[in-house]
Amino acid sequence: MPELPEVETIKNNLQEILPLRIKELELRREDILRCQDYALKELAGQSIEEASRRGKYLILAVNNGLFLVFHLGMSGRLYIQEEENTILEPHVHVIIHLDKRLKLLYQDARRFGGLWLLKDIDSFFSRLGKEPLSEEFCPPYLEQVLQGRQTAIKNLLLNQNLISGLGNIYADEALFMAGIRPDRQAASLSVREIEGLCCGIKEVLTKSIKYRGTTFRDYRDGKRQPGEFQNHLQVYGRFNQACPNCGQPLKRTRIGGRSSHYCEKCQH
DNA sequence: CGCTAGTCCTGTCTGC
DNA sequence: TGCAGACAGGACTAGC
Repeated sequence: MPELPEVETIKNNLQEILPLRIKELELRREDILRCQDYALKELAGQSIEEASRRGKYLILAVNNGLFLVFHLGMSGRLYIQEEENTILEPHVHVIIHLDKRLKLLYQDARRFGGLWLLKDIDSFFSRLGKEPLSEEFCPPYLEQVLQGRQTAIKNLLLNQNLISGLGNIYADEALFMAGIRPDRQAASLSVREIEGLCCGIKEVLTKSIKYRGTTFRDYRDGKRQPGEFQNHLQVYGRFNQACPNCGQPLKRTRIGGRSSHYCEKCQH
């Protein structure tokens, strides 16, 4: 499940080899296109100049002002392959044929993800919350976000319109690092706890990027390599295993329809 | 407006 | 061995 660190890793992989010229965008499934502001033909002969990321979205900027925006959903993969490699895996929905004998493939079994062909990305991203690794994401911002909210803190961390890029894995990890139970009422957090949570969010994301993301099953980076942060997770997916802090078996519960992992003793 | 539950989707796992 | 059902969840939407 590609969250911020996974998309950041893919972005870094692609940025290394840009610019690349587009020969043709081959759309193998129409319904993977979520929005189309321009014709596919307009991409032919143009150059992908820059890869960037906003929240969990990966953005490819084309030299004539067009954008390709991918969201990988649950099972999406975006990776580079050599053009002469003709082995076609199942669920490859988009193939972007490039120069330098390369192609960029979008593969997504569950199809929760998609591709947006946009001319204006500012309005597209205007609803997204602040980037958790930016300077403007700070305790006062988090405090403002939590103010008056009755829902569980975990639900707010997953709301992309408030904080962009956190998913189920890193929300659980950040709450563990901050010593806060995922079902705590958001508005009940003290200033000190908010500071700890802000710090925990930044720390877990930074560390995961360093390990090139978390591969539970589906995730692969832009070179089709799995990440390594799954070996450093403290609570996510570790139900009934020992808490790395106190040794007590970790708990699992459901919050907002999502599985949530925490330590009863270390989180309050 | 805030929040919950349902929806989309398919590979993988569990139980009979 | 095979099949049915549960489960995973990001983002959106309907409804209370």
